[in-house]
Amino acid sequence: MNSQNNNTHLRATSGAAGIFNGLRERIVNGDYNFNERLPSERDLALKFAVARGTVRAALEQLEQAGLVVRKFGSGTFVSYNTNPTQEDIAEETSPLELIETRLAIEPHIVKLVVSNANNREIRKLKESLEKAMLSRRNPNDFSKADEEFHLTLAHCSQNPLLIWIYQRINDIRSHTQWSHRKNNILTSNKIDLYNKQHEALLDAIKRRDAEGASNIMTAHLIQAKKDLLGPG
Amino acid sequence: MNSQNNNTHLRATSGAAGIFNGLRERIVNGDYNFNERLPSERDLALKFAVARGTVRAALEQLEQAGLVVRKFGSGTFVSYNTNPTQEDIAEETSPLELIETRLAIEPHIVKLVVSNANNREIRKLKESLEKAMLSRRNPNDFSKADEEFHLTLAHCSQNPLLIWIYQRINDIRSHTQWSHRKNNILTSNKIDLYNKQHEALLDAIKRRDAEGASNIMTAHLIQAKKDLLGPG
DNA sequence: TTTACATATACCAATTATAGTCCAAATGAT
DNA sequence: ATCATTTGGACTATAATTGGTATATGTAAA
Repeated sequence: MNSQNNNTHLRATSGAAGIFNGLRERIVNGDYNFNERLPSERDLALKFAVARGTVRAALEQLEQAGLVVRKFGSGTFVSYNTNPTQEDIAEETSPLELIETRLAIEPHIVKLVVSNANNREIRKLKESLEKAMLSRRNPNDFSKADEEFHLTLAHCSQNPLLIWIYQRINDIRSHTQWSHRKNNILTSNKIDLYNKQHEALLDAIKRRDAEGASNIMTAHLIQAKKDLLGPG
Repeated sequence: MNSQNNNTHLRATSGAAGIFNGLRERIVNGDYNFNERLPSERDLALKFAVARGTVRAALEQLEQAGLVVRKFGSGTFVSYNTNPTQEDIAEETSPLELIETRLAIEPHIVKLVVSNANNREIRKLKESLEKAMLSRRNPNDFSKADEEFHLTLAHCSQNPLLIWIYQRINDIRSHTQWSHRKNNILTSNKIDLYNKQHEALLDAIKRRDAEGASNIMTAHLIQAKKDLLGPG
């Protein structure tokens, strides 16, 4: 068929389309990672043994396809993300979706807590709760104490995978865009309500009432969900 | 020797981005520990054979990423606490703890599926289920098809965070120590039973019966838990 | 031929790296 | 307490690198 070129071993098709395909494959394969800089146009021209104009034609197609971004004076960067990192997840997760996720796992966590937690850990829960009570005037402090309380709960489950998952959720919680909304939602009254719910939860755990504790957690999160949607 | 290329092996990309990546890797790998002081900017410039300004540019990025803290007149210090990696978690998570975690989130996922999934996705679920039915003779194939089915369920929830979490769970599922036990557990009879449960689940989803679907998933996972403990 | 594409070259403008200098905070030895 | 040294912070002028543009030429297919 076509044996005009003997340097085509680098690419299946010839010309700019060949460079395009070659680079695209490397990008989607992850040979070039997200945000990584490609070699300069001049280098690529050497590597592929073509003229720089040809490389540029291919890069223009890649740019149009949204796989790369070219920056004047700087370089050509991969803008294609093969597997999203936690950062990406944090950015595309809405507060509602976050609550929904917590609603999935936290009620089950407290069930495990009731069956697995020992006294030492329950004491840590109590300490964490008291800390949250002290910061009823400061939304930021309360928010931190609240995160800590729920994370301590995860630890009490004794399940390393659940703990790890909850750490990731907490990362996203503190990352998310809506931090600025906190001050609107977390009025003193709300903080008091949340603290009361936490107290009731701890009580149920002490009584070893798995179903009760789980229900309180569900109610707690549904309340948080309502508060989130309400003023929005 | 050729001092131009002698230092290139230290970093994959050139310039400040290269220094950044090189240092980041050393930090997350634990080559530099928490609170440890990095070499001075001038030393780093020598080591990497670049100008001090380049090192500073990289350090600024590291600081922005929260990996280091720079103290005027004192030095640059690692502020990154090595979190356990996913590998570590996979190694210390037992099959029982894995099931327990799935028991936490999957019943809730199916509830979300009932309220969020569209017909196109339900069709994908059906395809995935049929694939699992075809592989009733081969435990390995079934296991893969099963993972895919449950992951498709997560996708149907339309919640990026839940999807991401379930991907991590699936990573661990395929990593875990117990893979070799599969052949003992996954007899043809068990596979048929699981497939029937999947079928019933899909049915409930089609009927938009959230509670029913969730209960089926719970029963399904409790069955899997029993099977896991039984012959062990 | 015409047409489309690749090559080769030169230059432009934005960005980044280099190699200095000086400053001020922290540190350690005396 | 003092002082010399080391450290990160700030700034500059210069050089090198990079993508952007333009032009002339060559080549192969329509």
